[in-house]
Amino acid sequence: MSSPDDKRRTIRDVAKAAGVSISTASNALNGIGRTNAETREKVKRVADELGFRPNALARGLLTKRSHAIGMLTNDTYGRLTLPMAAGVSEILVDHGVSLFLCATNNDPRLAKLHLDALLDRQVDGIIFTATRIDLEPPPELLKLGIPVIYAFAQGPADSVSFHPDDAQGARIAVQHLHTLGRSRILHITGEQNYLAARIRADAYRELAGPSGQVMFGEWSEEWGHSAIDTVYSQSGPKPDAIFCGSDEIARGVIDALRDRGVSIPDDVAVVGFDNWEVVSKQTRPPLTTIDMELKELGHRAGLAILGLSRREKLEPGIVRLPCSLVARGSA
Amino acid sequence: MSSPDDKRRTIRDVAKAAGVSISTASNALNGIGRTNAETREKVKRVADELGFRPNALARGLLTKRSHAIGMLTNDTYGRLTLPMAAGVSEILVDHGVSLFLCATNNDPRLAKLHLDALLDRQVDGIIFTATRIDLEPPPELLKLGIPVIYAFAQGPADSVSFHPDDAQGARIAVQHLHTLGRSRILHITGEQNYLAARIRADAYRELAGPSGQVMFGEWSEEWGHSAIDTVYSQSGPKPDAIFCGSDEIARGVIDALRDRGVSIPDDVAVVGFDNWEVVSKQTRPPLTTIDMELKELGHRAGLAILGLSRREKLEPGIVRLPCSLVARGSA
DNA sequence: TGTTTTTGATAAAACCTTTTATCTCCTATA
DNA sequence: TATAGGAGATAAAAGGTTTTATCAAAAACA
Repeated sequence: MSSPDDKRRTIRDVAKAAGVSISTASNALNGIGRTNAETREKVKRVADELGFRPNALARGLLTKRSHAIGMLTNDTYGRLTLPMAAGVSEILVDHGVSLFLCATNNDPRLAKLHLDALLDRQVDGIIFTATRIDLEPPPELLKLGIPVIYAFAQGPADSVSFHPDDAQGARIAVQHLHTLGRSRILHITGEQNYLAARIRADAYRELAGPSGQVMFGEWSEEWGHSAIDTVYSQSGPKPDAIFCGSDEIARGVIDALRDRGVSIPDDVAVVGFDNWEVVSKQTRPPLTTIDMELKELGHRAGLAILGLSRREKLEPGIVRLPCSLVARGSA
Repeated sequence: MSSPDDKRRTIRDVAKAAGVSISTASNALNGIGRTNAETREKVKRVADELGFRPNALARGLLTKRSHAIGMLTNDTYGRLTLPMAAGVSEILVDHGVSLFLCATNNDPRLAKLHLDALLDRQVDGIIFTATRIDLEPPPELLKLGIPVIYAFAQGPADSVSFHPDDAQGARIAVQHLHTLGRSRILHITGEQNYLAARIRADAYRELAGPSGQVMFGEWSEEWGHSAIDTVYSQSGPKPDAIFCGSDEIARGVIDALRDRGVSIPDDVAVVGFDNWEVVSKQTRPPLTTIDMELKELGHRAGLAILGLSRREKLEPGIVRLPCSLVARGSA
């Protein structure tokens, strides 16, 4: 069962095999201090032959940097978190830093448990993510002694947060519709108590002018459907374009319009928000929508926490990252 | 900026404050060795007051157990991985074990990088997950020296894997339709080169009898739609129930049926597979479907890797976990 | 009273690195 | 030739914990 080379090689093994002291081996491998080029090469070669890899625990214990960071999320479903986590991890892995993922399920007890575990492991920093930008983060995060970055979540005043630029996203959606020559644009979106919904609606109103009309509701397909029913049961001019607050709402809108024999995009153009591909690629026609670039958000959050963990200073405040428009068939 | 209690307390601080030696403090805190009940209490109280938490790096270095495990996944989208990861983490956190999440993006270079990082960190074990059960895992996993569990992925012969029980899932779907009195059941599913699709189809055929018919295609809504077009363009008796290989396919099927004025579930009952709520809750009517219990799968994988990391023996082989039927309106 | 156990506590080693302070040659300078 | 300086290597300390071996004192025994 256990092979002879079962045990891991230590730097002591390397030193002995190369016929040098432990300190020389360390210096050679790290290219630090004064070492003869020849011995340096030899040590490196021997280390390679032995398959030596330094023990991150021992190194972290000494250097006070564990090269690990924790990601605390309250989202189990994964629509937002995993793309961001993948982005974070993608950046970190190139810097030799690993990522602890902690799903708190919105349970404060679990959050505390995870947070303590992260601190015990001496993580170099923490990224907190939520599923909306206007929820208070766990108060324990405030007085931590290690850097914290907020991604897709609200941080305290002197912290660094990364959000999608909801206003800009709404603007490029409306501008795209303007480019298509549409002028009677309707905005059907989710719950008004979501900050993101309000920001997008405000940006929409600025561009849409006096004819602009916002319908708040729920974040569901159902609501998109019933909103269309309402619109078409009223008299008066009908919209020639609809900007939806989510892809799910857009899907309901598209289905309801098709039921009524309205042609998309000829009669009514539709733009969604999220670029959640399971939805946006499957509507008929496929949905033109706004992508929040979650992976890029993860990249930026990862770079930020790396910087902070190296004691670099970062301008506090909310960084809003641009969204992009993904053109498919619906507009 | 830096408060006086900025630095973390060590066991040395506890020992000094309690007026005992380091070894006594350690023994008392861990309830090990011979310690007077009185001193034990005192040490614990002092540790509590000081907010002492042991350094996991130092502990891991000595005990050879890092109390961390790694999860290697090739899925960035998150539909399967995050629910499983949440299940794994839920189990682990209660045992004081943390989870490194490594998304490899199906990139062998990245997989190697992550794997090396995990080994450097002395993880106690690795869980490998894929998005289908019949892909070869990275060969590096085989000769690792630490335990590996395969979840939703194929492992080598002598390994422990956890899969959803696709056959049982298909059976309860068909049985449910039988219970509703349906006898002409059709199976519309995804690509035949997926093992899961073949297993489900075989189980379906056993129960459906000679009238059973399987249509393989793609894992898309589009395919569900066109499959229905095919069925209804042919002459002959029409099915009174359809068992679909995924929720997305089921959605296409439902939409196509509705377009044709077929009533669901009265004329045709529809059952899906996945219980991917963004789809299954949004169809009209909402979709009756099979849930693969991914979180439970994560639980089991977590328990298994915990066991292995404690050198407990586990029966090698594939453990198939039962699926459940979620009844909504479509059947 | 003298000897053996038992109890409770401790010093020190160990885990694997990195880093600081030393030490030994060798070469260049005066 | 004697000395300073530099190159290259090393011993030892440090980091925070667990564990083994040791030790002193108190309790039990003869």
